[in-house]
Amino acid sequence: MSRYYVTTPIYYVNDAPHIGHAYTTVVADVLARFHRLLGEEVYFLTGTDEHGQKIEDSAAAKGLTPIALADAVVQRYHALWKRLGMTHNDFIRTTEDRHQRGVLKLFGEITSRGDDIYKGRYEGWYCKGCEAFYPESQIVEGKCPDQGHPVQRLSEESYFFRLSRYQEPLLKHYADNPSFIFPETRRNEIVSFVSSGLKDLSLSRTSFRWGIPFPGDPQHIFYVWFDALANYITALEYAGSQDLYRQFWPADVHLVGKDILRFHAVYWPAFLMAAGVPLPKSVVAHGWWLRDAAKMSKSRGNVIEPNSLLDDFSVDAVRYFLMREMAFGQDASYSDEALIERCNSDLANDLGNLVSRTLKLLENSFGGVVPDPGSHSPRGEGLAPAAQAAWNGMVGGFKEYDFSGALSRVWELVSATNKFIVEKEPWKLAADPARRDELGWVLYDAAEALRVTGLLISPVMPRAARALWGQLGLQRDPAEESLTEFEWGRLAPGTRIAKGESLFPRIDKKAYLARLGTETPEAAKPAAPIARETNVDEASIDIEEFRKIRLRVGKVTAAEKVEGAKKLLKLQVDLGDEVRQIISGIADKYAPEALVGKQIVLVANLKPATIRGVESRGMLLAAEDAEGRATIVTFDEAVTVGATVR
RNA sequence: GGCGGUGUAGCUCAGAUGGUUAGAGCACGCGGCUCAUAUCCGCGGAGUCCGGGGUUCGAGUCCCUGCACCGCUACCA
Repeated sequence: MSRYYVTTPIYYVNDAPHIGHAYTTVVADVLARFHRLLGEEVYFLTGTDEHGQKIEDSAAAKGLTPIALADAVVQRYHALWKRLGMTHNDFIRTTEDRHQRGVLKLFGEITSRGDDIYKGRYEGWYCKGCEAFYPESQIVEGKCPDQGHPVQRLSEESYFFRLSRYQEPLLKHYADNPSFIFPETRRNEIVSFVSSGLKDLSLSRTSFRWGIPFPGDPQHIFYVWFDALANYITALEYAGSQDLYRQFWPADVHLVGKDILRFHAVYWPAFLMAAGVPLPKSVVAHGWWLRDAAKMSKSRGNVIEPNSLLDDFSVDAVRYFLMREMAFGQDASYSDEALIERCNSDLANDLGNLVSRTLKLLENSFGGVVPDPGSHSPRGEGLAPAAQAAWNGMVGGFKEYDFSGALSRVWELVSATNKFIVEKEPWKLAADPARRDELGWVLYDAAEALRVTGLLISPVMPRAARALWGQLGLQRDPAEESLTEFEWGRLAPGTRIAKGESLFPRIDKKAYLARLGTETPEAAKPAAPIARETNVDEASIDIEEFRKIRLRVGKVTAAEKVEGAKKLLKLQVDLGDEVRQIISGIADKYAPEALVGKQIVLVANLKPATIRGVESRGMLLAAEDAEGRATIVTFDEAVTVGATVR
């Protein structure tokens, strides 16, 4: 039997689950359910990443042990996945013994096979909030580029992985396996990144304790990526019986958000190559959910809370929306309106109402028993061709991760069925005893089309699919069925239907939005929060803040180009009491000799930085023109060198 | 700065290998039906296919160029 192993990333327990986590996991669940329907043996893994400094710090701040904090947050994930109907086969936590042993085993494989691991020193600007080092060039005013947290200069002993050695093998792997990274545009990015050269990767930290200690050197703790990525095999008892590992590794799909693609498409395969472990078959990256076109973030206050969504909408509606609304791989916008539109148009009006009308017609004309279609149905007439097309489209779309397209194809069957009913006018046929056979055929086809529809939507909307089948009088769950071949006509005549509650109730959009406290759809647009944030960013500073910046008059005494750099000049600037060396990116406009003797304005108390290996202790002020070229600020008459500018 | 991507109806998006009047869903207008969750079906309006060149008998689809937005990356101090 063919096997299918799909994973989600493991989620960091510092954060409560949000819509992004929910999306990734729903996609994985849909894939898992789809492949089970294809008769494959599926292993679906998700879990949590629980180590690291952030957890250590958060726990301490709350007076908890790290594991107690992790335990608490993990419960929230379990609860959400249960609510969302997830069918993962396993949930791994990096604090589990099987994981820790697995990490050590994987590491041991690498060290025993060569010299890919070595000890060195790591130095850089470290952001505690992000748990990451940033290159000099990315530090903005002493803050990290991602979140704006303060950074600190850190130097520590570290173990390194010779990633640089794997540049060629990785490129070859990408070339030989075009489907290794999906979508193609992401693949291009990775190829380009790797082509430009790889630096060795720091694998350990000594700055925190909460993690897996290095074998033989317990001062060192495994840094996040080696620890976390290994989960994909440690969960398979890689360091134990290896039963699952032998069955399911290599994985078919590592599903990830585009932000962590590099770790999965570069670092992870390199680790595996070094350890002599087969590589996963594919890494598939999806886009982000934006809030009405703006990026969601806590600081913006525009995050979508999955649990509150589930308070108002059915699981199936939420799952359907996530799968249908996003063109897979691209970013998509979440909006309350869009969600309600999907619920009302696709689910309530099209499908829900179709179920309702079909069952009612069966009740009225055949006492709620599925009639015999006679000789009409199986011959390419009626709805059979449309059902076949929907089946083809759904299966084809899923295999290319085009969930939205796949669902569209299914909805073409729904439309075709609605149209079929309108055209055949069964309520008129019912009034004519002579046309009873035709009536039976028409209603049989409609019911059978619904059976097929239920099967096709079951990976996305398992509960609704089951309910639909139940109302058709079927005892089985679509999940127990097979999608491997299309078979029209399996609904047995004589089946007693069981019309029940509306499958997808309509949602009162106005009432819903009003309840959210947004008077009109326009008011619901998040222009407000964004504007607020902009105001904060552009906010006036008071004089005290400005006084922190020390601007001084400097005279350029020497200038030369920085070797190997296009735009950089190395300047010696006399401040009267000292001479500073600074680096400035103005070489495209100024020749070095043209600068000597000029008086400039220098930001004198800027933290020193090293650019292109050259120390820079200050920054000169310049205006930037439309082409991005700089014009330096100077004085219209000579002033005292070293004087303060304000 | 380099590389890559995107730019198609009011909105969200489809549109291998260039070929008759450019599509779907939603929204909008009109008509039909009444089994159905004020639902369904039909018809319709609407688009300089980002701009400008070019190749071609013919380009949304290929080439060049410009603009805008996005992503990755970088010596943007």
